Amino acid sequence: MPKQVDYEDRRRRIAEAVCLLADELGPEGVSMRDVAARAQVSVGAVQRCFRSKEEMLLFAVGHVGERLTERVSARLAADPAHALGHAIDEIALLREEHRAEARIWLAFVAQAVVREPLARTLRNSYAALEDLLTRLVAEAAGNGPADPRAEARALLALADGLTTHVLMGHLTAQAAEDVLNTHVAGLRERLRT
Amino acid sequence: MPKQVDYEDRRRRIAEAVCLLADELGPEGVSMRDVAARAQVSVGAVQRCFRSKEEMLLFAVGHVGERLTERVSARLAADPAHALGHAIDEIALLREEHRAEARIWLAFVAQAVVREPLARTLRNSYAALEDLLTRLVAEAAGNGPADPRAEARALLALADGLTTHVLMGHLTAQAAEDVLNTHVAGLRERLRT
DNA sequence: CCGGCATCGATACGATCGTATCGAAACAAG
DNA sequence: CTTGTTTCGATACGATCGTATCGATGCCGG
Repeated sequence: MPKQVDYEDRRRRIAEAVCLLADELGPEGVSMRDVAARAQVSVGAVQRCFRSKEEMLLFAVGHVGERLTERVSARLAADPAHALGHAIDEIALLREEHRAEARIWLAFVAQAVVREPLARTLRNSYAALEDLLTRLVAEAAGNGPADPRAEARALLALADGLTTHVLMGHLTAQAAEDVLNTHVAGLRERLRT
Repeated sequence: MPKQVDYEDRRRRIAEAVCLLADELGPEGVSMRDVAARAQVSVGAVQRCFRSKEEMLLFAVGHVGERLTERVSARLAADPAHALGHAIDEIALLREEHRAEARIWLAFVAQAVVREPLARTLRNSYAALEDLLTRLVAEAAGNGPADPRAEARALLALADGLTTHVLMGHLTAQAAEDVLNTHVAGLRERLRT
């Protein structure tokens, strides 16, 4: 058996390049040539890793989703007491250092509306997040008449909307954070009864 | 003075075509040729209406924003009693017949993150909506410690997030509507005190 | 050492894009 | 009718895209 290559590693490296470019130009704006240049490989190498551009984008968005859920899980394990607040805080991607990820996420969400395979991938991520939040809300609630699923959906949508508004420059990150914290506080209040 | 043409009307007709196509393929996916074909004019005619593609897209998104704010205003005038609930209901674009507009809006928002002129246009629309909602919340509130601006921001973000989740198929329109109504009900409750 | 195969990267190809160009057509003014 | 100006739509152009192709390269088993 002749030459052997670690394709998995290269796929990840390429996915990073995709993210960098998608952050700058949107996912429609990334070309195979640019990706190859950014990842410091030849175009042929990219083609051998992914059968098509679509496959490449799909892998990249999955990569981002994975990192996000990992980070949320890590936060949960580290500080179970403030689980809800911290979880939604991470999901909202408001912190400066995750601005790039937020941009990529939004870009792919917008594309997903028009490209079904992408939508499937993203729905999985959202379903996982909704389940997680639902569980956290249910745990925080005693046994009141609250509907944890509905609260989780509201939280997720609110976080997503705030992130979007920050990205467009309609809100500052601080303002969004305040709105989010207020909502979470109100939710805890409601759950306590 | 020889031949004269109503450019304003044609710009609108072309904008409609842009919306139809952007709804199907995303705004990156619309080409001048397709737009011209859809609007039943020649490519040259489109070029004479808009100096560039960017100018065309900008006009189109402005067109959509105009229609949206018009509709919200109409609702307000028609039924001032349930102003808040109806207003946010319209903004969320959850009703089936406005699904296309919602898709276009999301697509442009995603692009705006990467194209500053578009972002400016959209920020204007959002600022107008936020002001409107702030006013409605302030009117609904007596004189409690509530922060109308913050509540308006939460409402707007929640509506936007829910719309996005419906478009991706993560939530049904009904589920989103329920979440939204619950939130508005909670807000009214809070404002009453 | 060598023949064979996996991998390489450069290049070719065809399509599509936004935009520029230009002669023909259409209409008002003289 | 002729002239002058505006609008027309077809076509040309150059760039860029995703993808296919292919000879060179380098490693491994024998």
